[in-house]
Amino acid sequence: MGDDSNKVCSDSVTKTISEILKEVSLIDDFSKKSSKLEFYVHALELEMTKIDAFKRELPHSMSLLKDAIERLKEEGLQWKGKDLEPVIDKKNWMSSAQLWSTPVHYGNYFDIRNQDSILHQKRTYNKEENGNGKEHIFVPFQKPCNGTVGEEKGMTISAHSLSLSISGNCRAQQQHQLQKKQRRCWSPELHKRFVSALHQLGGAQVATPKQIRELMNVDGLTNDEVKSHLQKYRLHIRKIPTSSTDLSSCSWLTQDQCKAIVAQSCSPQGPLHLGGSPKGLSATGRDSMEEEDDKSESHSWKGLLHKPVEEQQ
DNA sequence: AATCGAATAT
DNA sequence: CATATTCGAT
Repeated sequence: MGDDSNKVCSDSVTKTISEILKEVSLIDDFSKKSSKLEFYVHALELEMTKIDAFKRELPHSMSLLKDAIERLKEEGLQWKGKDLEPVIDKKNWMSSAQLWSTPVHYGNYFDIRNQDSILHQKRTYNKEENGNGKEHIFVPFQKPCNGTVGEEKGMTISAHSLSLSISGNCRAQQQHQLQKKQRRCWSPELHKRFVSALHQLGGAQVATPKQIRELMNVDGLTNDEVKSHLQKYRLHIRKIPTSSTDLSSCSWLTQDQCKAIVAQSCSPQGPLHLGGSPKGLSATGRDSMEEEDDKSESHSWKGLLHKPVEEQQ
């Protein structure tokens, strides 16, 4: 089972990680090798995205189902005297599931170096299929009634949230759609796309949330999320300009990485400035008023952290 | 009505 | 600090 379980099934690709690595290692051409890797990484990221969507929605869905069942049971008890079973029909519950199973969300955590240990799933990658990616019959729920619900990475599919929602039973609770949205984190991958899109649009100062979202093409991603992220991004950008006496702050991915991504996987042409830049020169490389200047690593740009050797060829 | 950006709130 | 939500302006 060992090797076979390590399969990656994306698009038309189905191989084990070792096969992929082997294949890539045989390529001499640098850019080809790079492209190939990009391709696989991208494919895998998409897989993660899909999987995560389910992972994320599952607790909520379970919660809702449990709640619904409870209600129906109670309702049923009132009519119990008759011949009917108070229990919900178990044959059809799945049919309704299809309604709200519309994939949403992203939030993949993906590390190329750990592929072998991470990937086990096989699935098929559909292009941007559904056109109904907006409707949630049931909108994401927050905590049912009690304190924090499992949410953080690590997919705490906590029986916690479940048992609490029923046993703790705050049934009278409304199913208002007004629930707060769950806090979702921007995975490095997502951020990468974000920055990439940003550049394609001409920079953080001119790109608009909607455009970015569309360019990113990540399903489940909302304008608001992008907007919020953009706001943060813009703020961080304006930091640590010249007087960077302290390097103990800021981060984000390096723009070099993003450029590479933009150039390779996304758009062959690249709406960027080509050879002749009409403008004279201005200080070092970038302007003070215009574009990017990012710093080091990503992910928890808290105080200081080392730089986990990233290799890009 | 849709969205943007800034200000707040969590 | 990061993300979500609200608010005012277009």
